[in-house]
Amino acid sequence: MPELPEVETIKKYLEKLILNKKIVVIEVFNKNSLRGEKKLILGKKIKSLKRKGKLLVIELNNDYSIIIHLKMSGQLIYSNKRENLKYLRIVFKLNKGYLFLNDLRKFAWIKIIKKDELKKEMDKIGVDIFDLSFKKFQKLFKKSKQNIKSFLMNQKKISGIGNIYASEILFLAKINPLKKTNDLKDSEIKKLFFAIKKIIKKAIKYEGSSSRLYLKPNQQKGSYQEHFLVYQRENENCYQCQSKIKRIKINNRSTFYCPNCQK
DNA sequence: AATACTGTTCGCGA
DNA sequence: CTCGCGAACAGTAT
Repeated sequence: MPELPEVETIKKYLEKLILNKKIVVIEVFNKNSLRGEKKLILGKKIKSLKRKGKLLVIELNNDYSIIIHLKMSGQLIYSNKRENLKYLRIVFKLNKGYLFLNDLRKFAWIKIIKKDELKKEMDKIGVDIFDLSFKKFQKLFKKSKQNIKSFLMNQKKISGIGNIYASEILFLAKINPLKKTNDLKDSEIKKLFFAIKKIIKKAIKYEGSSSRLYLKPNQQKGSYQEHFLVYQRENENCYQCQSKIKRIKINNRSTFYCPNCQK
């Protein structure tokens, strides 16, 4: 489900809802959804929330942190009462309120890890878009022969962009998604950099895209899907030139672009 | 009814 | 090393 804008939205909401609360009980309904010993964090207080790329981190007032990846369909829901969610995998009962992991496809995971392992875990993925300078961005380009869409989605280079925003960004930058990364001109790299910043910022403003399953912690939808430039707009008219938006597969993922604007 | 598709990532074999 | 593909899983759309 979530790419950077969705995870950032979840983080912002949860900061208002769970900070300084204590984890009183943890119930696990799907064993694979929680990794690590829950005893290590029972009775501990939530001190801060962090995010890198699509990873969310909850830091506690002891030596442990909780690290969360929502994968395709994970939702983090907060409520003052116990909710009956259809795909409930984990419940964190707090001293006031509940935090739920609801996850249709069961790919999402929550790991309990020691704080000294946290850095190591975070270093596995590339620079977050919030920390991406043009200099850093340029350097990453050096010799990737991948197509540019796969490059943008490769979390080891830059972290945070997934399938929806990759198409949106490339449309804004007027770059064909199949273009080889090492074939991009300097001017295109510059356009791409600004398109990344712009689309991600806009998506955060609209609190993410709920084209399917994504929900904010209050169970409401984000609204970026009402502003899609190309994503899920196959055969509809391009807003720039009125050509029909095309859909192709890149690495088996749907990719939307305007064949006229993105040559 | 069968098949395609879905916001992610990992591991395997080429 | 990089790549493309299947798997992890469960639902909806066509």
